[in-house]
Amino acid sequence: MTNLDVSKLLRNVAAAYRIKDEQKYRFQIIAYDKAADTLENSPTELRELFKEQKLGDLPGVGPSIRAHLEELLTTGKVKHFEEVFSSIPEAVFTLLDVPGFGPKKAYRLVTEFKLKNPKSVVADIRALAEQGKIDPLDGFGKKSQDDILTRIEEYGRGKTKTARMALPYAGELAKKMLAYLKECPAVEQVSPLGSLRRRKETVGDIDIAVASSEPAKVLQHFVDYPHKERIIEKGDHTSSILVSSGKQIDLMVQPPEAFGSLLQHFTGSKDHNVHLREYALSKGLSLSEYGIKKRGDESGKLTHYSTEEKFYAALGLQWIPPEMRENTGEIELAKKNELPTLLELKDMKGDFHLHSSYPIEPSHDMGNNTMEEMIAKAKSLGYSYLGFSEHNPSISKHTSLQTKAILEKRKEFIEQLNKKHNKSIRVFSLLETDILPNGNLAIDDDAISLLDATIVSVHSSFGMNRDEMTKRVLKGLSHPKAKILAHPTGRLINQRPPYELDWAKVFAFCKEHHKALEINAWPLRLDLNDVLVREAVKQGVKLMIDTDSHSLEEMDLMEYGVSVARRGWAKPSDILNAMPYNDLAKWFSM
DNA sequence: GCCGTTTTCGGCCCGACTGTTTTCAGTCG
Repeated sequence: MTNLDVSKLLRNVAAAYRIKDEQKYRFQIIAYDKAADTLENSPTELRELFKEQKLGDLPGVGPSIRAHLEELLTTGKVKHFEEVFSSIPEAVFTLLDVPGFGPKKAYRLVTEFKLKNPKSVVADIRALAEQGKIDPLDGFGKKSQDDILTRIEEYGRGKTKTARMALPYAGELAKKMLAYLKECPAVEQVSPLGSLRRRKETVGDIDIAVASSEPAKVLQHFVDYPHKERIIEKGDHTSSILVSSGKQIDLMVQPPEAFGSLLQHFTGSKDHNVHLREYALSKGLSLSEYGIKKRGDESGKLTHYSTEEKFYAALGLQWIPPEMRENTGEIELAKKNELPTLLELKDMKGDFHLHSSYPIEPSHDMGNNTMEEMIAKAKSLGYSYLGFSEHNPSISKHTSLQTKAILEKRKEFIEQLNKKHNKSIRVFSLLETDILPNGNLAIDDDAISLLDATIVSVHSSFGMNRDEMTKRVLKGLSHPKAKILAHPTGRLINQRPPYELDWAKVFAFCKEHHKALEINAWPLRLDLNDVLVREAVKQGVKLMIDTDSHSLEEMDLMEYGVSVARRGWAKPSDILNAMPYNDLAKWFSM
């Protein structure tokens, strides 16, 4: 049972309470939803937290929910949940992932038509709508019947409430929309919001804010977007459209004088805003996307804020970078004026995970561009150093003598490059070496000794359990030349789950033996992830942000790795390749 | 059911939009 499964279970409990008596269970609903959020974002599997008696440390998990989770992990079920679910057909919960279906509507339709089969419930409802049997129901009508058909059709094409796209994909969609919006003369300022602005690794809907004195014109321009599939809703302040590819774009418009509070509100996260509003209430202030007013002041005297800086300042807070707005202590630090100065893209001085086309006869894919081309690109990015890390020569196709010969030749080649560029940029001779299932490195010591250092990583046998995998990785890292663990969890976003490691052990090992963990900027990897970066930073473990580029264009992806680092509250001093050359060379020699 | 610069009880964010409604319920963020 994964964290996501358990998270869904808790959401179902909240949904069940909504169906039973939304008023009576009001606060239980909030509590279960919050605990579900926490679990969804926890990088550590529940079972491990349970083993270490740390379930109660999760925010939103108190004595009651903790006891239920323990029961779930021990016996596979929870008595209390079964009681809550007992009067509600299972099919209700299946419907909840279809956009437009909340607990009430799902329950009403399922019970009205006695739909028992969770596997066919979506198709059953579609059939009923097609036969016109929903229209006559109390509280429904022709329009909601049609809406149900539209939503189910879109659901069938992959639009669900929980589907999220990788950050760079969302970035591209947003870029096109921003360009389109700027064509409208009424648009004065425009900015992406929500998880896209917070640079979360995945994005659900794309949220965009516009400052304009003529909202109606902007909203009309927006819903006229030529690549839209349909308009989901259109109001006086906000509108939503569906674009081809089944993604939703939401637009919010405010006059320029209120743009700051709009940015703040729709950047979120929800938890950050809830906490911020509770904090404001304690000072007698009430917050909304329109501004700030005194609590209980019904005359509605509202103060507007044109920038976020002014909005936060009005609450006595430092401006908080969007990447930090996840309600994990940032508001408390902002009160004390103690927010860390986060890493920025311009701090980056090099890239160490680069695959050139150098003929190394590698074990995995090789790069498209020559070392010289990649050096020129690195210079254009303002870097002062870089490292080449092709995959090690294939061990099945080479004897160790052949491997050594290849690497000797490559070493000389890189020495020539260094001579030629005469310190205008420094080139490190690295390699990405496989850690074999037994923990040995794929090539032998004679070959490795020819390198400045090596990146090590796992490319096979992902199915090992946590203890075996931890042993394997630490054994690989313990080689004196092994300095960096690349893409440390092996996950591919939306495609392959991470393998489990004992992070306490890994962090302690890295700290003691001067090893670094990579933040891989490749958009589908982005691991180490934000939550683990934050923990590594706390423990004093050094990190390195690399693009894992196989071509020149990919070297521009560094910004995504920097985003992960910022979401993990990393400062420039936490990142090895934000260091000056001399400090870095010293670290490599340690 | 959770939680603490209002700390072990008494609170718990704020609003938009749609559809079916004569004043609100449901969904969503």
